[in-house]
Amino acid sequence: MSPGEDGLIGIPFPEHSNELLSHLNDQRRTGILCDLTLTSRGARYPTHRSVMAAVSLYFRGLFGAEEAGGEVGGGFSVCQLDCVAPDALDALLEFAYTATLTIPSSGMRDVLRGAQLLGIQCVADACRDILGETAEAEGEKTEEQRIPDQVTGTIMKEEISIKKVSRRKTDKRMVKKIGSNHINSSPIRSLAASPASHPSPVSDNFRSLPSTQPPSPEQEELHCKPRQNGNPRVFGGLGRRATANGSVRHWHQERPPIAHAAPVQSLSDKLSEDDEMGSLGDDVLRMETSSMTTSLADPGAASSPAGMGRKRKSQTPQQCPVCQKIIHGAGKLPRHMRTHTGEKPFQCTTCGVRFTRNDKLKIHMRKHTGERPYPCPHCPARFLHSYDLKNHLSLHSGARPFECPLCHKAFAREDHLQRHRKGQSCLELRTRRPRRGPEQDEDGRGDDGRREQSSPLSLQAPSSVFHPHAVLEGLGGLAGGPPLTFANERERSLAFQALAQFGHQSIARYPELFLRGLEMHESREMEGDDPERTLMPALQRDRWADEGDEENGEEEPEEGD
DNA sequence: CTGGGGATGGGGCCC
DNA sequence: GGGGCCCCATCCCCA
Repeated sequence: MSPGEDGLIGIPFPEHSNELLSHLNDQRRTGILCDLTLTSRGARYPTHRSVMAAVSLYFRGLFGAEEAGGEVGGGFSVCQLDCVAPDALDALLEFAYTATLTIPSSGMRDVLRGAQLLGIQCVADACRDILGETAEAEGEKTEEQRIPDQVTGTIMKEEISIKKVSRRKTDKRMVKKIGSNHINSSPIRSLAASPASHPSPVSDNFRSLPSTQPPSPEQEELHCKPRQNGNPRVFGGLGRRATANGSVRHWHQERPPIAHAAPVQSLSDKLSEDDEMGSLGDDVLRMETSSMTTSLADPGAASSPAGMGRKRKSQTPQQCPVCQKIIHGAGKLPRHMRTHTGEKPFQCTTCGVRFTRNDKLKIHMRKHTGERPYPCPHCPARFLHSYDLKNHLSLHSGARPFECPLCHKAFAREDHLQRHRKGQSCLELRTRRPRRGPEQDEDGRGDDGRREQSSPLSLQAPSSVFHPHAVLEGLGGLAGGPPLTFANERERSLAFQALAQFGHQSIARYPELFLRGLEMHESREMEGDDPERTLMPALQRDRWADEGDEENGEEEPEEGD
């Protein structure tokens, strides 16, 4: 673009958000630039104030109040959150830095409670959705909706400890220590009451989940109970669920169905490291899938605040939150999302190659097993893909149904025609010899009409233009001679066959060659020896093309306009 | 530049 | 509704 040209260009970098999160996660795991440490029952979790403020209403209000009080947090702070189970806190941090919530189903309630306490609404909604609960399920629910306020105040902290953590004296000690600051009021209430103000860059990708389900008695269990497998993670031990490069892992989405195609490390390691992960099932999957989903049926859901989205009626079609593309088909959005994350959960155990989809891995495995399930009926060739066989069969048939509308070169494959048309050669030919028949040049052939142009010739011309019988009957006349006549139905049939393969334009331009080809074909069949029978159409086509090129030079002056 | 094989992503169908 | 499986279109790579 020229410097003087005005107008803004928006260049999207879809991977930026993931990379940013990945780098932040790396910093968190290594303790770099961490200015906040969260503690829970002895476990310490270094983190970043900005990230926590972005993802948590609680911290947003907390740090916002600090700034309002002139204490723009510059120092290293420690926040003790004993009311959040260490595993749950770990999972929530993992979510904050990877946009993926990875938790054992047995720890769902802990995570729910932690998310509620910290005001991570989308996680709370997701957990609630999985647990079949609603935000308005019970009176306790109303209580929990005030939790962000509660956490910020000493009085509220005591209330939480007494009401919800009655079994844990340690939880009563829940003390927040951010420097020396104690906050008795915060804007969190308004934030929580107005989920529209949930601009977390992380949670923005997570669609709010419905909260319209009937009350559930399970809400009674919403208290801060100790985790059975409480496994406090110490400094440096965080991020165990993150991949080596910190990339987002949707490890649970699909699992290779074949024995020798194992999931990648992220899943297998999880399963081995944490037995509870084995109990993880579709619930978690559903949680993430739905959280990443924007339903077209509810277009406002994408921008709707976390926790306030209505129950999604249908997940098909769905809109990708990254590229806004509409994805059709139930359950296809997670598959599509991996094209943005670059995630390749399916790894070949033989060669290590990874794939985004298990069906692609399955096909890949055929290379190792030697399985080629698509044999050619005409030759010993076998193929991995059905469409490879289809392409191959065109070699036997000699069919070249895709003709370049500019230079009239025919191709057996549509993509080859497309490549040809994008290439320079075709453009040169166009400028050199714009020998268009009137029916092709002017009507309906725009620059974008690739599909029409690349359609097989038998389908290319509209019926108003292409009448096989009329074309055949008029071939001779087009060549300047009398209309073609056919000695018998067989010859006529051959003519139709050739017409279908080569197109009436080519035949009409070179009727002599067409007739010669018919004669050659007929004579060979009469001899009963036609080794090139199947290839003959292609050979003829080449002959016509060669001779046609010669004739084109002569025709050019009169066809040029 | 072209032919051919393979990889990738989306959609349809079905369970 | 989610996921497996398949087909298709398209792109990439190599000879």
